[in-house]
Amino acid sequence: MLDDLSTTRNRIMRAALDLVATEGFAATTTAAIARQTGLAEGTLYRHFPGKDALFLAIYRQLKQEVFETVQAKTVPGGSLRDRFGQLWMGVWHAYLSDPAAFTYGQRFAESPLSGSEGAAHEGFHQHVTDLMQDGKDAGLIKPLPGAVLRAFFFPPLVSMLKQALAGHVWSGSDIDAAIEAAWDSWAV
Amino acid sequence: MLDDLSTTRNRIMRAALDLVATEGFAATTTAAIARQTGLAEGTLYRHFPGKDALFLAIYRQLKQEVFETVQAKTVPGGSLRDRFGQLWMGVWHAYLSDPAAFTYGQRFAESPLSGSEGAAHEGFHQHVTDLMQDGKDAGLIKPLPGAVLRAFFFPPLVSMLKQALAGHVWSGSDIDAAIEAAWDSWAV
DNA sequence: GTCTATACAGGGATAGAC
DNA sequence: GTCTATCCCTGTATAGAC
Repeated sequence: MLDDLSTTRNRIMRAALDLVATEGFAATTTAAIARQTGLAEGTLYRHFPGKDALFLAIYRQLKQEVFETVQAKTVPGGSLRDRFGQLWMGVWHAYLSDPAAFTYGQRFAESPLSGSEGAAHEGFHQHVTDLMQDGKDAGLIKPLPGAVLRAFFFPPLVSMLKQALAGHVWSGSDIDAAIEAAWDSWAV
Repeated sequence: MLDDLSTTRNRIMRAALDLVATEGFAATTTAAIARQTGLAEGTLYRHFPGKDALFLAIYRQLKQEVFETVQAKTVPGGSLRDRFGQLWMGVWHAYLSDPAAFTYGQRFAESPLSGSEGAAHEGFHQHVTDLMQDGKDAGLIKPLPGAVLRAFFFPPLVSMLKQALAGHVWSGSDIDAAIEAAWDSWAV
């Protein structure tokens, strides 16, 4: 994610993302970004009107790329349970492949800057909603409000990702078990 | 929580907590805290060595008080399922009774300041672990690693709390359904 | 214990040359 | 497009009087 460093603009975004992930927003000063990129502070303002705009642009692109990555890996068809597992694994791998991007998303979402910006996973809400609707129609999934069911999809996944980035090693069977547990929370 | 305003020290802590919850860490300057408390900036340093120490003290007391609140409401005995539901409701109400404290905890946890500080719910890990062990022994709960099961207890709860504070109104049956879904993720 | 006044550093942003 | 130099402001923290 955010791995095309061919333009100065992108290099600035990547540097800021990495700094926020490792040091936090407070430490991500214009001076730090300039140092990390090898550019002068003044140059940053030729590419972004200011720091807030930069942080927002990063978040938007992040959301976009996570969505596209997962989208590309999701093959239509298959059982409901398979679609469920595929979506889970898609999100899992997308974030795991770029821990800094994941941490950036977490921090941004908790910052006041996020404001009216939607959640990082909002692109998937439609997927999840479709899944739920099909499952309810088929009588396989509890007829609960979408908000309740969604609380058992992304949050546990995100929690396990955080632990993974903190050094916890998940085995393949742990992952499978987590998907199964998530499914059980949905299933009638 | 953090509602004893009889000492200056506590009033400073409460003011900082509220500011962080509403405006974020960046906007919670010493000047803002002084304004909110009616004290002079210099006075803050008679009670805390610096801002970081203040933020840390708030978080520690927060953890402590949430733990005690839930502890006080948990009656021993009853079925496993009942204990599960009681713990869930205990945490739910503890945080819901002080939204600012909840938001502070979330923001602090995502800030670099949290550093080696444990999660806000760490006090409950023993409770949850006991619950899981008893359940595994009784053959009622999946024999999965604690880390997997825990991912289906607090994270969905926290997610629903966030939505509640964002204005979402949960009905009583939504709450019951959420507890049931959480239990289903654990149960064999 | 609290206030006023102030020192000091650091950060965001701009001007203007190259 | 990038750099250097600089302005201005804000934020943390301290000194010292009351």
